[in-house]
Amino acid sequence: MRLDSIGDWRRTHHSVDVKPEMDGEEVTLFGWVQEVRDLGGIRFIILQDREGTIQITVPRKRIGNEVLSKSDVLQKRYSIGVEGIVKKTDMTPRGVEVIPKEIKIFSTATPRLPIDITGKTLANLDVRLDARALDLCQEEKIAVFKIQHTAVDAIRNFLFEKGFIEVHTPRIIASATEGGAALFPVEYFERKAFLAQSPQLYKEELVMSFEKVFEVGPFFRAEESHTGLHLSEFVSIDIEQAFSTAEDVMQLLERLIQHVCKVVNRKCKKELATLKHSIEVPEVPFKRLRYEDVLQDLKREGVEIPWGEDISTPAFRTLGEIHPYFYFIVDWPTDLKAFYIKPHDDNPELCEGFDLMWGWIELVSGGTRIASKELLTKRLKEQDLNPESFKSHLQAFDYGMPPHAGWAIGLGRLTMMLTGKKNIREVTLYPRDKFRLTP
RNA sequence: GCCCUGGUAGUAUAGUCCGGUCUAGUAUAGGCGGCUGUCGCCCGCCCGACCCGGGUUCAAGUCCCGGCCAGGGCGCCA
Repeated sequence: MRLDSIGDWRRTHHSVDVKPEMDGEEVTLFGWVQEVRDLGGIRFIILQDREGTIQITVPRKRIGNEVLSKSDVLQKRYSIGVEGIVKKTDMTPRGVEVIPKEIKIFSTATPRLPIDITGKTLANLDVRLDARALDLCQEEKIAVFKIQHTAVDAIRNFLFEKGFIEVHTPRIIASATEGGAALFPVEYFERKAFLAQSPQLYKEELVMSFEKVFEVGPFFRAEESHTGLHLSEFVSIDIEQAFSTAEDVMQLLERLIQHVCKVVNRKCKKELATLKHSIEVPEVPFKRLRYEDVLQDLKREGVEIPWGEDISTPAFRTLGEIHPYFYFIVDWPTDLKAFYIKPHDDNPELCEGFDLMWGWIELVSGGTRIASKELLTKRLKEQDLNPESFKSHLQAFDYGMPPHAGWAIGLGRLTMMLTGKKNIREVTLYPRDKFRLTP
């Protein structure tokens, strides 16, 4: 087939911007054929772009031969351009259609697509991920990532407003001994290096200069996880703030979550409708449950967890039934949290770490950090880590480390909350797990 | 990594328990033809599949063993 070049054609409108009151106007539209419904004497072509769809109507007897023969060959997913006249009509749901004067075909598509893009026969996640580029063309998938985009935009704006500076810490790191999570090794010239699992140590060091920093970026964990919440590569939104405590950054966090819910509700009405999902804007402050309270709540539900033990996934599910929306868990046993979380001054058994839960899912974890080199070294040893491996990080504590606190949001999990998706793979463009490395 | 469940046309499924008219059914997609107001268009015809390897049996999509893959759950996740 002879393909057309774009030439001097430029888009005048997206599909959704063509309105009935434009009756008689000429428009140039670009997009993809979503569906062709041919009734014999009249043919309907549904043109899709990233904003939505519009009907191109081809009445056989009242249209030029060239347009007709172009429209004869159109199939699903062909990339096309249409120059035509807007017509107000009460025969389409949107009250408008376009009668083409000229059609350009930019590229064709395979006739038998690997997934049904009209949504009549829903393909399984695995099949869809194998054909992700095509899968993402569907309105529902676009809606998920538009919501994610809106959320990240809202978060950035909120943090900028509060005086945070956006930073970029290394993805390639030298030491494999930062803690428990398994790291991916990489070849680094003649040396062995690793992909970063978190910006934790760097962002702490950066509060000494920038005071309030945040970072949005991918991190890597080589865990054996096989769940709907974990990926080997995930996007984390990290903040760290000088001269603050856990309570300060918790207040920041709950307002941020509320803000994101409001903004997404306001800006993504169409996308939420597409996903048949609604977001309830939470009241602040969020509930603050102590670890102790959580054990009591669980005990009442018949789930016994001895003090000092971590809360298992099934226990979190039970907890999520009692507290279905947002809540903090605070006052964790010090030994259950990372070495850099500050123990309470008056009761070192408990620490100033917190988790922000959404039902049974941990959305955010954070806390007051240890600012004393001496205490940090002690905590490293208590967690069977070698202070020698943290030498360059510990050195920063000789230069005036302020009291500080911070947290990290899992962007995927936040997007699950905002879109109602049950598997983190659904809200990740190209998910990576132990079994999937392509596409 | 462990446990459970599953793997049938491009996609989604029925059939497997209890082996034999399964020459494998249906929907959707795709091909051809028809149709002037569809919007999950409709109508007719056509195309297309039992994950791989081994075993049991007269006979295996169906039962057994191994492998691979997927989904769910658990664990892991400073």
